[in-house]
Amino acid sequence: MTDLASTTMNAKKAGRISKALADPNRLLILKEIKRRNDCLYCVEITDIIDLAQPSICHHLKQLTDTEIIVGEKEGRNVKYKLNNDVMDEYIAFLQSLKTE
Amino acid sequence: MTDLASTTMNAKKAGRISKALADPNRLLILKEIKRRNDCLYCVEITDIIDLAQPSICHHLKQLTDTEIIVGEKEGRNVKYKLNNDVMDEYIAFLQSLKTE
DNA sequence: TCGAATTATTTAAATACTTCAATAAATACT
DNA sequence: AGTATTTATTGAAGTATTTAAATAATTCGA
Repeated sequence: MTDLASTTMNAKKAGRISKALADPNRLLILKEIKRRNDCLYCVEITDIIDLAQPSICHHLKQLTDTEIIVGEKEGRNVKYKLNNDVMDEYIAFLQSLKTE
Repeated sequence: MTDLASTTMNAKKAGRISKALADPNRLLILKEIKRRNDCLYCVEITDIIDLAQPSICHHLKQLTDTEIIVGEKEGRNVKYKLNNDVMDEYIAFLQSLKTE
Protein backbone atom coordinates (compact mmCIF):
# COMPACT_ATOMS: atom_id res chain seq x y z
CA MET A 1 0.00 0.00 0.00
CA THR A 2 1.48 3.32 -1.02
CA ASP A 3 1.72 6.28 1.29
CA LEU A 4 -0.84 8.12 -0.76
CA ALA A 5 -3.36 5.30 -0.50
CA SER A 6 -2.78 4.79 3.21
CA THR A 7 -5.77 5.32 5.45
CA THR A 8 -3.74 6.74 8.32
CA MET A 9 -3.05 10.43 8.41
CA ASN A 10 0.37 11.85 9.11
CA ALA A 11 2.13 15.16 8.66
CA LYS A 12 3.39 14.19 5.22
CA LYS A 13 -0.03 13.25 3.93
CA ALA A 14 -1.66 16.24 5.65
CA GLY A 15 0.87 18.47 3.90
CA ARG A 16 -0.11 17.02 0.53
CA ILE A 17 -3.81 17.48 1.25
CA SER A 18 -3.20 21.05 2.37
CA LYS A 19 -1.36 21.68 -0.89
CA ALA A 20 -4.24 20.21 -2.88
CA LEU A 21 -6.62 22.57 -1.06
CA ALA A 22 -4.29 25.54 -1.50
CA ASP A 23 -5.83 26.86 -4.69
CA PRO A 24 -9.02 28.92 -5.06
CA ASN A 25 -10.02 27.09 -8.24
CA ARG A 26 -9.77 23.72 -6.54
CA LEU A 27 -11.83 24.97 -3.60
CA LEU A 28 -14.39 26.20 -6.14
CA ILE A 29 -14.56 22.71 -7.60
CA LEU A 30 -15.20 21.24 -4.15
CA LYS A 31 -17.91 23.81 -3.44
CA GLU A 32 -19.56 22.99 -6.75
CA ILE A 33 -19.51 19.27 -5.99
CA LYS A 34 -21.30 20.06 -2.74
CA ARG A 35 -23.78 22.38 -4.47
CA ARG A 36 -24.67 19.72 -7.01
CA ASN A 37 -25.29 17.19 -4.26
CA ASP A 38 -22.01 15.35 -4.40
CA CYS A 39 -21.95 14.74 -8.12
CA LEU A 40 -20.13 16.69 -10.76
CA TYR A 41 -19.17 15.98 -14.33
CA CYS A 42 -15.86 17.33 -15.49
CA VAL A 43 -17.46 19.07 -18.44
CA GLU A 44 -19.70 21.11 -16.12
CA ILE A 45 -16.72 22.68 -14.39
CA THR A 46 -16.04 24.81 -17.45
CA ASP A 47 -19.22 26.69 -16.55
CA ILE A 48 -17.95 27.85 -13.17
CA ILE A 49 -14.20 28.17 -13.69
CA ASP A 50 -12.63 30.37 -16.33
CA LEU A 51 -9.76 28.10 -17.26
CA ALA A 52 -8.80 26.03 -20.28
CA GLN A 53 -9.73 22.35 -20.27
CA PRO A 54 -6.18 21.06 -19.60
CA SER A 55 -5.90 23.37 -16.59
CA ILE A 56 -9.14 22.08 -15.10
CA CYS A 57 -7.93 18.56 -15.78
CA HIS A 58 -4.72 19.39 -13.93
CA HIS A 59 -6.60 20.68 -10.88
CA LEU A 60 -8.86 17.64 -10.82
CA LYS A 61 -5.74 15.50 -10.81
CA GLN A 62 -4.39 17.31 -7.75
CA LEU A 63 -7.63 16.54 -5.95
CA THR A 64 -7.91 12.92 -7.08
CA ASP A 65 -4.22 12.16 -6.43
CA THR A 66 -4.76 13.01 -2.77
CA GLU A 67 -8.12 11.21 -2.86
CA ILE A 68 -10.01 14.23 -1.59
CA ILE A 69 -12.34 13.49 -4.47
CA VAL A 70 -12.93 10.27 -6.36
CA GLY A 71 -13.72 10.07 -10.07
CA GLU A 72 -16.08 7.47 -11.51
CA LYS A 73 -16.01 6.86 -15.21
CA GLU A 74 -19.41 6.92 -16.89
CA GLY A 75 -18.97 6.43 -20.59
CA ARG A 76 -17.16 9.44 -21.93
CA ASN A 77 -17.76 11.41 -18.75
CA VAL A 78 -16.23 11.28 -15.32
CA LYS A 79 -18.41 11.87 -12.29
CA TYR A 80 -16.67 13.30 -9.24
CA LYS A 81 -17.60 12.78 -5.62
CA LEU A 82 -16.10 14.04 -2.40
CA ASN A 83 -14.26 11.45 -0.31
CA ASN A 84 -15.68 12.16 3.14
CA ASP A 85 -13.26 9.73 4.80
CA VAL A 86 -10.16 11.58 3.65
CA MET A 87 -11.73 14.88 4.62
CA ASP A 88 -12.56 13.53 8.08
CA GLU A 89 -9.01 12.23 8.56
CA TYR A 90 -7.59 15.59 7.53
CA ILE A 91 -9.91 17.42 9.90
CA ALA A 92 -8.95 15.03 12.71
CA PHE A 93 -5.29 15.81 12.04
CA LEU A 94 -5.99 19.53 12.28
CA GLN A 95 -7.91 19.00 15.52
CA SER A 96 -4.91 17.14 16.92
CA LEU A 97 -2.79 20.26 16.45
CA LYS A 98 -5.06 22.22 18.76
CA THR A 99 -4.44 22.53 22.45
CA GLU A 100 -7.20 20.89 24.44
CA MET B 1 -10.72 45.57 8.35
CA THR B 2 -8.60 43.74 5.85
CA ASP B 3 -9.60 40.42 4.32
CA LEU B 4 -6.77 38.72 6.17
CA ALA B 5 -7.91 40.03 9.53
CA SER B 6 -11.55 39.22 8.89
CA THR B 7 -13.14 36.79 11.30
CA THR B 8 -15.40 35.24 8.68
CA MET B 9 -14.08 32.40 6.60
CA ASN B 10 -14.43 32.25 2.85
CA ALA B 11 -12.86 30.33 0.00
CA LYS B 12 -10.18 32.97 -0.48
CA LYS B 13 -9.10 32.93 3.13
CA ALA B 14 -9.39 29.15 3.34
CA GLY B 15 -7.12 28.92 0.30
CA ARG B 16 -4.51 31.06 2.03
CA ILE B 17 -4.71 28.98 5.21
CA SER B 18 -4.39 25.78 3.18
CA LYS B 19 -1.31 27.21 1.53
CA ALA B 20 0.17 28.13 4.90
CA LEU B 21 -0.39 24.53 6.01
CA ALA B 22 1.02 23.11 2.78
CA ASP B 23 4.58 22.70 3.95
CA PRO B 24 6.02 19.93 6.13
CA ASN B 25 8.26 22.33 8.04
CA ARG B 26 5.33 24.56 8.95
CA LEU B 27 3.33 21.55 10.13
CA LEU B 28 6.35 20.57 12.21
CA ILE B 29 6.29 24.01 13.83
CA LEU B 30 2.60 23.60 14.68
CA LYS B 31 3.20 20.15 16.15
CA GLU B 32 6.05 21.53 18.25
CA ILE B 33 3.86 24.35 19.57
CA LYS B 34 1.35 21.71 20.63
CA ARG B 35 4.07 19.52 22.18
CA ARG B 36 5.40 22.42 24.23
CA ASN B 37 1.93 23.18 25.52
CA ASP B 38 1.07 26.01 23.21
CA CYS B 39 4.18 28.07 23.73
CA LEU B 40 7.22 28.19 21.53
CA TYR B 41 10.10 30.59 21.22
CA CYS B 42 11.42 31.20 17.75
CA VAL B 43 14.96 30.38 18.82
CA GLU B 44 13.88 26.89 19.92
CA ILE B 45 12.67 25.96 16.44
CA THR B 46 16.26 25.67 15.28
CA ASP B 47 16.45 22.54 17.42
CA ILE B 48 13.74 20.69 15.52
CA ILE B 49 14.01 22.04 11.99
CA ASP B 50 17.18 21.86 9.95
CA LEU B 51 16.88 25.20 8.21
CA ALA B 52 18.73 28.49 8.35
CA GLN B 53 17.31 31.20 10.59
CA PRO B 54 15.88 33.34 7.75
CA SER B 55 14.05 30.30 6.39
CA ILE B 56 12.44 29.58 9.74
CA CYS B 57 11.56 33.24 9.99
CA HIS B 58 9.95 33.02 6.57
CA HIS B 59 7.83 30.02 7.57
CA LEU B 60 6.74 31.67 10.79
CA LYS B 61 5.62 34.65 8.73
CA GLN B 62 3.45 32.43 6.53
CA LEU B 63 1.76 31.12 9.66
CA THR B 64 1.38 34.47 11.38
CA ASP B 65 0.19 36.26 8.24
CA THR B 66 -2.78 33.91 8.11
CA GLU B 67 -3.14 34.16 11.90
CA ILE B 68 -2.95 30.40 12.39
CA ILE B 69 -0.42 31.29 15.05
CA VAL B 70 0.08 34.51 16.97
CA GLY B 71 3.43 35.87 18.08
CA GLU B 72 3.90 37.73 21.34
CA LYS B 73 7.02 39.78 21.79
CA GLU B 74 8.88 39.15 25.05
CA GLY B 75 12.00 41.22 25.08
CA ARG B 76 14.26 39.91 22.37
CA ASN B 77 12.23 36.74 21.97
CA VAL B 78 8.91 36.02 20.34
CA LYS B 79 6.58 33.48 21.88
CA TYR B 80 4.23 31.72 19.49
CA LYS B 81 0.80 30.33 20.25
CA LEU B 82 -1.76 28.58 18.12
CA ASN B 83 -4.86 30.60 17.26
CA ASN B 84 -7.61 28.13 18.01
CA ASP B 85 -10.28 30.44 16.59
CA VAL B 86 -8.76 30.53 13.12
CA MET B 87 -8.20 26.79 13.20
CA ASP B 88 -11.84 26.25 14.20
CA GLU B 89 -13.06 28.52 11.41
CA TYR B 90 -10.93 26.69 8.89
CA ILE B 91 -12.19 23.32 10.12
CA ALA B 92 -15.78 24.59 9.93
CA PHE B 93 -15.16 25.63 6.33
CA LEU B 94 -13.87 22.16 5.49
CA GLN B 95 -16.90 20.61 7.21
CA SER B 96 -19.16 22.79 5.08
CA LEU B 97 -17.69 21.19 1.95
CA LYS B 98 -18.84 17.77 3.07
CA THR B 99 -22.18 16.34 2.08
CA GLU B 100 -24.39 15.84 5.07
C1' DT C 1 -16.36 2.83 -39.46
C1' DC C 2 -16.39 7.79 -39.04
C1' DG C 3 -17.07 11.98 -36.77
C1' DA C 4 -18.16 14.39 -32.56
C1' DA C 5 -17.64 14.90 -27.63
C1' DT C 6 -15.13 14.28 -23.43
C1' DT C 7 -11.06 13.66 -20.84
C1' DA C 8 -5.87 13.02 -20.53
C1' DT C 9 -1.02 14.02 -21.67
C1' DT C 10 2.99 16.60 -23.28
C1' DT C 11 5.53 20.68 -23.63
C1' DA C 12 6.72 25.28 -22.69
C1' DA C 13 6.20 29.84 -20.59
C1' DA C 14 5.05 32.59 -16.68
C1' DT C 15 4.63 32.91 -11.99
C1' DA C 16 5.26 31.62 -7.20
C1' DC C 17 7.71 29.34 -3.45
C1' DT C 18 11.71 27.77 -0.74
C1' DT C 19 16.14 28.43 0.81
C1' DC C 20 20.27 30.77 2.39
C1' DA C 21 23.97 34.46 2.68
C1' DA C 22 24.41 38.98 3.95
C1' DT C 23 22.78 42.46 6.53
C1' DA C 24 19.71 45.20 9.36
C1' DA C 25 16.90 46.09 13.46
C1' DA C 26 15.64 45.54 18.23
C1' DT C 27 16.73 44.53 22.85
C1' DA C 28 19.32 42.99 26.92
C1' DC C 29 23.54 43.16 29.58
C1' DT C 30 27.89 44.92 31.25
C1' DA D 1 28.23 53.42 24.83
C1' DG D 2 29.55 48.87 23.27
C1' DT D 3 28.74 44.10 22.59
C1' DA D 4 26.10 39.91 22.24
C1' DT D 5 21.62 37.77 21.27
C1' DT D 6 17.42 37.29 18.88
C1' DT D 7 14.46 38.25 15.13
C1' DA D 8 13.45 40.52 10.53
C1' DT D 9 14.51 41.93 5.76
C1' DT D 10 16.69 41.89 1.20
C1' DG D 11 18.37 39.74 -2.79
C1' DA D 12 19.42 35.87 -5.51
C1' DA D 13 19.46 30.97 -6.91
C1' DG D 14 17.06 26.76 -7.36
C1' DT D 15 12.74 24.39 -7.48
C1' DA D 16 7.80 23.81 -8.00
C1' DT D 17 3.26 25.24 -9.61
C1' DT D 18 -0.07 27.14 -12.77
C1' DT D 19 -1.65 27.80 -17.25
C1' DA D 20 -2.66 27.00 -22.14
C1' DA D 21 -1.68 25.28 -26.95
C1' DA D 22 -1.21 21.17 -29.34
C1' DT D 23 -2.19 16.63 -29.47
C1' DA D 24 -3.60 12.03 -28.03
C1' DA D 25 -6.87 8.68 -26.18
C1' DT D 26 -11.48 7.05 -25.17
C1' DT D 27 -16.22 6.44 -26.11
C1' DC D 28 -20.78 7.44 -27.91
C1' DG D 29 -23.98 7.84 -32.05
C1' DA D 30 -25.06 8.04 -36.81
